[in-house]
Amino acid sequence: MLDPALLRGQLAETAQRLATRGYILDTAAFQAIETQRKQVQTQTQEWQNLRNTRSKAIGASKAKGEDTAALMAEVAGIGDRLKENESQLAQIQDRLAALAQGIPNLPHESVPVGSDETANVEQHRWGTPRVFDFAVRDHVELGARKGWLDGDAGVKLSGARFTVLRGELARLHRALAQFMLDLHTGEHGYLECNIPLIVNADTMQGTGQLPKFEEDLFATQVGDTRRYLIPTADVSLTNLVREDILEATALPLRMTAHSLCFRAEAGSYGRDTRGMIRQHQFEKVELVSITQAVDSFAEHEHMTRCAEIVLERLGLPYRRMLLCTGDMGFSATKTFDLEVWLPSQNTYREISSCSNCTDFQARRMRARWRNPENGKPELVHTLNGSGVAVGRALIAVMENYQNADGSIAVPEPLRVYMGGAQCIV
RNA sequence: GGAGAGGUGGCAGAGUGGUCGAAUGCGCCGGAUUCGAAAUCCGGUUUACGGUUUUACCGUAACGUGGGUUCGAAUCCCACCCUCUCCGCCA
Repeated sequence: MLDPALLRGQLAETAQRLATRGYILDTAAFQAIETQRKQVQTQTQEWQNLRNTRSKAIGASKAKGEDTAALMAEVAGIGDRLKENESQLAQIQDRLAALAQGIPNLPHESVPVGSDETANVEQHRWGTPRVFDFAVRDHVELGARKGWLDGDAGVKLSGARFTVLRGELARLHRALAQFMLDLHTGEHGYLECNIPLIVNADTMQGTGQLPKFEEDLFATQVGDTRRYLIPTADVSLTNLVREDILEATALPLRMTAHSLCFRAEAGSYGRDTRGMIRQHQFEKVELVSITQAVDSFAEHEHMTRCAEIVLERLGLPYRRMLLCTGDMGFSATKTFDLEVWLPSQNTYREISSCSNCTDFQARRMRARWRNPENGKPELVHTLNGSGVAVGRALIAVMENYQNADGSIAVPEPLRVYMGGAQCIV
């Protein structure tokens, strides 16, 4: 949620900034309902005040044994008018909340304006794509050779966008997750967490998946209770601080988790249908930081570096992209994507996305920290980033480290998790 | 699945219709005392929202949630949610 003060005090300017990311705010409608809110709320509170003071007077009068009939007559009818005002106010505030919940975060001033990914700006590149002296295979071919990667089995068990991994490739997949988790906990100072994959609606609302993006989620229903499968561990990790007031010494709070992620991928029919680029179920090592407001942009850079180091240690060429206004997620004010080189596609493909959500999620979650300077609670800033997507990292390793015979060299940092193997054949 | 207990401030824990946003204790912050500390004493210590003359003041709301009764609800009534304990089952 945006700061309501922005919508009240700087409506036109705020609407203009939202327009750069393709969100059109109906300012006239908002202004009208806001004016009504102010009037009804003020009036409601006046009625409440009157009722409270009169009721207290009745109590005091009765205590003295006086006749209260006159006072009672005075308050007659207040209750009905008050009730009417209160329900009217509740309606207005529901409408305002629904409106506010649907508004995305404001883009940071450093974010380039654009409508889609073609306007994203490359920041830098690392590594040199390998030159092959044989015809490169893509991860599907490489995986099929030994039954390592089996899309048909995934379809049989579940449907499209599910796959089965077997043997040494399954182990390599596991090794990648282990390596990333050990790197972030051991060298980057993130606290390892193991989190629920199934969460309630409040949690989904806290990070912005609900109410707007329900169709992207898998859900469970037990009795009357509806819960949701997380699309990213960011949901569980960030909501850990929901409704909390953190001590200043607890910040920055850096957490990481290796988890399964579930996405319905509604609206991406026909995209990336080959192989395991885009799955309903995949694994990711997620990074989350909770910071003070003044620290969040520095933390954003730090977090992105932590993700880049994963790729550098694995020897995978990548580039960092600064997303334009139109390509960012709902909650983000600024996002860096890391794109890894895929030889079979002769291009860079997204493998990580690191976003600063400023106080947007924190306001929804009422996640605050206490500023010792004035003792007042202030909203935290929340950041999340993939560090990195495990399935896509597996694809990148397969394709970049393939040999002419279809075997795959194991990047040095993973060998310790592979029983010392230098190559899987 | 069966049986029971319980949800009040940072924590513990009072409060069963009337200045109760809430006793008391602990914790925490400030001060006094002290060479310093402990102990002791004094004062302070929730959050959100709204308004205004905006480092301040005033108002409103919140005792699990939502309804109801009432001039007035932490307290009475109804429904729901959650947590805990024991038994059963289970990784």
